[in-house]
This record gives sequence, C-alpha cells and structure tokens, in this order.
Amino acid sequence: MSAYKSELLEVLSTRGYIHQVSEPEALDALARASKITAYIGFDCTAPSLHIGSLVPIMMLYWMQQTGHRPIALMGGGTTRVGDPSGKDDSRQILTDERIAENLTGIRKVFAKFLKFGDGPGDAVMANNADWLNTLNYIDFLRDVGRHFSVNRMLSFDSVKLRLDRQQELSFLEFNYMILQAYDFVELNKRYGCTLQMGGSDQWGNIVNGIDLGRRMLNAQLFALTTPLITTSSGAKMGKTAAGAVWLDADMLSAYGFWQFWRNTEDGDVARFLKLFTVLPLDEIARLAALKGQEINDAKKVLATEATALIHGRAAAEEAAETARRTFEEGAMAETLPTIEVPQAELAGGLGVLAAFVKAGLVKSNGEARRQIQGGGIRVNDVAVTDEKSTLTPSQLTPEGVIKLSLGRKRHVLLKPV
RNA sequence: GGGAGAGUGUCCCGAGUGGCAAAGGGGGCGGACUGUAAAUCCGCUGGCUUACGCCUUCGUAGGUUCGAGUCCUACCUCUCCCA
Repeated sequence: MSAYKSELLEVLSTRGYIHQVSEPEALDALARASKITAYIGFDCTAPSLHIGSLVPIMMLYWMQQTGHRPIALMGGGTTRVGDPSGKDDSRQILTDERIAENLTGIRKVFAKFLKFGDGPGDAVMANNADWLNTLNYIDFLRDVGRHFSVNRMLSFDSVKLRLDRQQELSFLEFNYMILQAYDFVELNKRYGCTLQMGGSDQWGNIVNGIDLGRRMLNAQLFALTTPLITTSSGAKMGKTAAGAVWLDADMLSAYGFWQFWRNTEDGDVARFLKLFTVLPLDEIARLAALKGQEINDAKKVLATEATALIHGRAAAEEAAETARRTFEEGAMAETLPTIEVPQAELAGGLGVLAAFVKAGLVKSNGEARRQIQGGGIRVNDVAVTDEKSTLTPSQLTPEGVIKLSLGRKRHVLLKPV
C-alpha cells in the first residue's frame, strides 16, 4: 500500500500515522532528497500531556529516527487564545501563570523521545509566546491579516461547526487559526521548517499556514495529519477509571499506565503496537497473529514497550512484574501503589470506608458503602460485607501491609508507618 | 431599542402536574460470564450518618406558599423574530 520512496513517509505510513498529506509526491521527494524540518504544536491546557498527544509525539520521534529535524512547539502564546477546533464550547481562558506552569510540566516529556541540541539532527524546542506575545496589533493586521479572507475563514470546519450549531465563537478564538498560521511562517523563517504535523482536527489550521507561507514568503509548505485514534468499539481513547491517561509519572504511575495498555481491546492490539511502540514491524506482525487467550501476551508486550518509552525500561519491567504477581499468581506485590497511615490510627481500628477513601479508590464514604453492597470491595482478597468493619494491625500480612481492592483490577496497599 | 423562547443532578444529553434527591438515556463504576478483552445480563451512579434522619442541589438574587425545579419580580447568559 505504501508507495512512498522516502524513509520518513514510508515509516509513518506503514505504522499507521498518516491520515492526510498535502502534495504527497512533492513531500516524499523532498524528504528523500534532503533533511526536512517539521513541527507539531502542543497547547498548554493541562499540567501534563495525555495519551492523546502520544501519536504526535511519536511522529516527532520517527522524524528524528529517519534523519530529519523535529521541532516541538510549545503553545505558550496560542494557549492564551484557545483553539476552537473540535470544541463545542469556548475554551476556558487560562491565566498566564497557569499556562506557564502547564508549559513546564509538558516540556519534560519530550526529552524522553527526542535528542535536543544544536547539532544538525538535533531536535528543537520552541515556544510561540516568543514571537506572539510581542506582536503589534496594527502591524500584524497589515502584514499578516491582509492575507486572510474572512469569507474563507468562515468556511473552515472549526468555525462552521460553531456557527451551524449557533454556538458562540468569540473573536478571540476566531483569531486562533491566524496565529497558528503565523507560527508556521515564523518557524519557516527561523528554522527552515517546511512541514507541520498534527491531529486530523488540525488540518484546517495547518492549511491556513501553508497558504500564508506561500503568500508571505513564497515558500512551499506541507501538511500531514494523523487519524483520530479510537478504540475498535468506537470510544475515544484515553479514559480509565482514574480519568485521563496522563504521561507524567506524578499524575499517573508507571503501573497505572502499564495497566491502561494491558486492558487494550483485542481488535486494537496490532494497530497500537505500531503506533505506540518502536518494535520492528515483523515482530509486531508475529504478535498480531496471536489468537484467543494468547493475544494477552501481545497486550503485555504492548504495555511494557509503551510504558518503557515514557517511564523508562526499568519502571516498565517493574510494572509488568507487579501485574504478573498480582494477577497471575494472585500474590501480593509490594510494588503496588501504596498509601501510608500512622501506626496509631491503625491500632485504634481504621474504618474500611475511611481506608478506601484515603486510598483514593472511592471518592466518598457513600460510594464506598455502595461498592460494598455491590460486592466490589475486598480487604486482603476477602470481600467486605459489613461497612462498619474496621482494619486493625491483626490484618497485616507477613509483608506488613493490608491490601485494599476495588473490583478485580484496582489494588492499593495500606502500610502503617 | 421592542417581542418570543431557553438555561435541570458540576461528565454529557434530557423529562419534569406545587409534595422532588427529581423520569429516561449515554458515559462511568461494581457484579456475573471470560482471557485483566469485546459482546451480553444485573446492580449502583449528590454529601453526612450504624440508623430514624439531616444537609446541599434545577442560571443568579429576592418574593408568594405549610411546602417551589415547578408560580411571581428583578438581574445575568444564550437563541430566534422585529427595528
């Protein structure tokens, strides 16, 4: 299926990253003949990226692996405006302090995938606040604004969707696409960047950048978008019991991250192996051929490889081992998530309800009660039937902990200190 | 500026006659079945309480009433029509 001659597009295409490309032949030829520079923008709307951003990040990774130069662009400036693409409601306006915090959180993850520096193949970290924050309004309108047709802007999906549904679209948000287009031009001037990549919802914004580049610089720029990743049962990816699947270890442990991948639906395993691991394709083909129960082995490989990329090999192996002990041996792994409680509190008898709330397995005593009624709560693998029961030091296992479980899959160890 | 309509359980959609912790979906969580999968079936899905019960919730603020999501007034936001 892949008719691409350049290694870059060949890899991206066979691994399933490509949804749309502008002028594929020209881009293919360019990537074959020279080192190209490409960027992806990341908005700073949360303190950490989540797996929704993992596909774009992986593309930057493959850029570098195939000898090209990736730019990770932090949206320090554009986040102040808010991208209306694919959103029904206006995005909440974030304070500058919040954006700055988010930016520092997000920035960390890139070092795991990319080698930054000043060398020819080294990746670049940029922040569009550097050029957007100091723009002069009138100058900007005359230099950039004149290239945009409002008629045309109204026809873009991100805008049209809001108008059709009679949802508010503020002038602030309306300008987002112009700023993003300008980013592309600015990155072309600064770094010779000729390709912008992103999710499929970014197509319109990227194409605007291409047009602006042609008009202002007479440059030929390219767009490449990824498909929206959904599970085979159609759900959007990235939700677990605990909420979003964050990439930052402080927000989601390596074990939790590993578990997310381990629970992948059968039909997604091969696709996810290609997208979210760097295993060779023949190895993936072998794993994808597994059937029935054996496909669980493929899921474990997926989980470990994906976790290794962002949390490191050691943490991934540990997560895999924790899961093996917990699920396959039914044993207690000391490396399960752990909370600590004072000795005295336990000695006095700690209520089950309070313990589960403290462990973060349930949000309130009421929810704990309901889960007990539904048979979802266990202490040391024994179902709790009496919500009044308490935990005491006598329940400590030989390892010196008490194992709290919600459902079959979620476990937390309670450890006296 | 004038007229008409809408805002519901802080995940979303959405019914609601003055007695409502408020129908029904979706989503989520739990249980059964499995392979830590999917599909299916069942239960749960405001907070506190051992419990009788108490508290907080229907755009915001007042009012009528024994009692208000429901009626009245003002205000805010959004939509539509007229100017």
